Amino acid sequence: MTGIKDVASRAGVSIATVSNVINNRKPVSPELRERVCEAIEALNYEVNPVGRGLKSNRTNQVGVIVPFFNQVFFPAILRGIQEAGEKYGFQLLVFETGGNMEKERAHVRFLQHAWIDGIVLASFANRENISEREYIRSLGHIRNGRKKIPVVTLENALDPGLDAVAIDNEKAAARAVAHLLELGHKQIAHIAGPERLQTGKYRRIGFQNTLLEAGVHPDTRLIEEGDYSPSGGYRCAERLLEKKLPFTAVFAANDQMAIGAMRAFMDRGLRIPEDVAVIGMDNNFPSTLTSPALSSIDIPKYEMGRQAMELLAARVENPERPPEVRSLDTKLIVRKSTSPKGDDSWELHNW
Amino acid sequence: MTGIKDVASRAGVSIATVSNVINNRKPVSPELRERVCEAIEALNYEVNPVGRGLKSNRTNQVGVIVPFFNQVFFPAILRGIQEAGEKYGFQLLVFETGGNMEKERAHVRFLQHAWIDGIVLASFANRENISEREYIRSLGHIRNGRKKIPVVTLENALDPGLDAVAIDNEKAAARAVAHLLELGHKQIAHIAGPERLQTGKYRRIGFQNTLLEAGVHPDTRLIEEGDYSPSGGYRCAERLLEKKLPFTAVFAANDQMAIGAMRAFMDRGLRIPEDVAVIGMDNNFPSTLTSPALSSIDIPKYEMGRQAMELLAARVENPERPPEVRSLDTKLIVRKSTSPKGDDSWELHNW
DNA sequence: TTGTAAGCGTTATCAG
DNA sequence: CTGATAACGCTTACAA
Repeated sequence: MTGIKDVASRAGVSIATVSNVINNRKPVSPELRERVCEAIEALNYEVNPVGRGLKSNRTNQVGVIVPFFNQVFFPAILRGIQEAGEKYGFQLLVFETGGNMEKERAHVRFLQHAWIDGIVLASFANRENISEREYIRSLGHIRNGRKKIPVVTLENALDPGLDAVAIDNEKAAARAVAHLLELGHKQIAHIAGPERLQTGKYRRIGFQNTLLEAGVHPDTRLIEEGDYSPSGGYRCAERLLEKKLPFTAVFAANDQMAIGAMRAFMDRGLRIPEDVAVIGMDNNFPSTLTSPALSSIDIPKYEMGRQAMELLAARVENPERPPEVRSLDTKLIVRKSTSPKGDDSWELHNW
Repeated sequence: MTGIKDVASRAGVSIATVSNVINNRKPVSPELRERVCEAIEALNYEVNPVGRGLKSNRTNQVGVIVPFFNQVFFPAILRGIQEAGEKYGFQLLVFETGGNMEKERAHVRFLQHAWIDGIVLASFANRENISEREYIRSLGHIRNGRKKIPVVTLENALDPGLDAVAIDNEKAAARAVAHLLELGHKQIAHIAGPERLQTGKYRRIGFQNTLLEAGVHPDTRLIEEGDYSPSGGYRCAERLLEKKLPFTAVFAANDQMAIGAMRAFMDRGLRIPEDVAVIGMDNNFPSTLTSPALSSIDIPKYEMGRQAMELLAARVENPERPPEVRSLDTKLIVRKSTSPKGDDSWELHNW
């Protein structure tokens, strides 16, 4: 089993000394230190994290809860989390919710008892819902015995008491709409994300406010709510067309829905961008592959994951620090789906 | 801290009884069982996995090592692993190697000492390399003390002693080439995967053998080795063109390279499939989005992950069972990049 | 059927 | 500076 005892006996010291050498907690004489290191080397010993965790109340494991693995958005974030985690010595326990709140709660509950050191959470909770609001509040007070388990949320600041790496969804949506307005579009439809989600809600608000500020009255009939999936976007586009209301551009709350919508338009013989301009959000690589390529608002996904882990590590280090919400910047990417002068090169890296 | 002791004292029994109720190891009288359950309920108790792991030598955690998160291929597999893992009560500790063997070894080494119950591994090891061959052999004997840690490999049977969920790479490649031959192509180029990888090697062998069997002598100058990335595929296509050797079709060892190659051809004014037909392998969803859409060989990714976890669970249950290698079936998907009659609908689900 | 008590591998306290 | 030894939360002989 080659445990600390074996190292101790081989080095001819007590296990306490071995522990001290390993953890640099108390000074150890150079001579003994040398003997211990030699023994560790020779026996190929590595600390048993279970035993350590039992005593030290730390496992160096971080729980990560995301809605989906099989999408392009979250894997990119996961990379950032993982690489930063490696830097801080954290392993990742990853969980998928499929957008199901019951599963999300179950995962959180499990992690609470799993003695992990923190949670990175991309939540599907709805702040407007009373029961979920309760849940959100509870996230700020997850504790396993006397140990508080910090939670960092992704994409938006779910609760003022929680660390978060967010983007300004309103501003991001405004960027997309401003782009369409600049191109001369006045009748702009919106394929919204689920109203229950912060991202859906604030992107929609950004859409409406930007139109208002430009003196265009937003017609709510030109808003269709989707589920962030390509097929959902397809159906939203169909519903928009069925209304026979004129529109010359569509802002979809994510790339997946935008791509679904593009396909629906194309299937009906509409030309993009001549008949309908389309812009999405997230700037995922598949959006560069379609013809026309999809304009989008870039979200720094890797960076979002990286900084989330950074915040978590900082809080594990110092649980008393005030909650920090980082807002990452977004960027307009113009491709052919809105402008003939747009980019149409394919993203050939990082996938 | 609400531990087993609290439950015991609330129920007025010993901790042993609580443990027996939880684990169903020894019979407990209905009456006490009831009291214990009530206490567990009331205190919202959940077993501390660290304490349990220390004693029982199990953590219910499985290590998963994949080359990349940010690709479309592995996230799909990860889903299958996760969902099956949930069924068997396993959590996933996931690691990314970036295709770096040093990292892969380090992760395996870490997991060996992390007291996980098993490893699902998508390895980058090369069987032809002596040192790596040694490493591959060692995978069959990973043990933490007296406990053997089982390893299941993905994509190919790395070692006869290991469980694996594989596909028949030769046969899959043969499918692709046979399709091109049927379309009348004789001069077929191959953008190969890294020769050091099993997948690269056997897809290449499948390519060559199928040509030979069809009476076409494969010209090795028409083979370029890429790195499975889109940009790598792009460069391979450029190199093929520079040779000025005639070819009318290309089989790329994965979709990413095929897409890169398509772009290279299109950038030079070649029409697909009229001037060059292109087929890939893996059948990832982005391949449906390009114009023309990419023909491919479908690999059941989700199923691969699911069955890997199934094998692992079976082995944890019974370490003595003989190694099992499952070979999953592949399927030809014809799209416009090889045939005008091919499919060109977009994949609008599962991403 | 139930309880007592001995570990599992580590860290931390405290006495030498 | 070093070494016994007592936890940590749980499982499991073994005793009752």
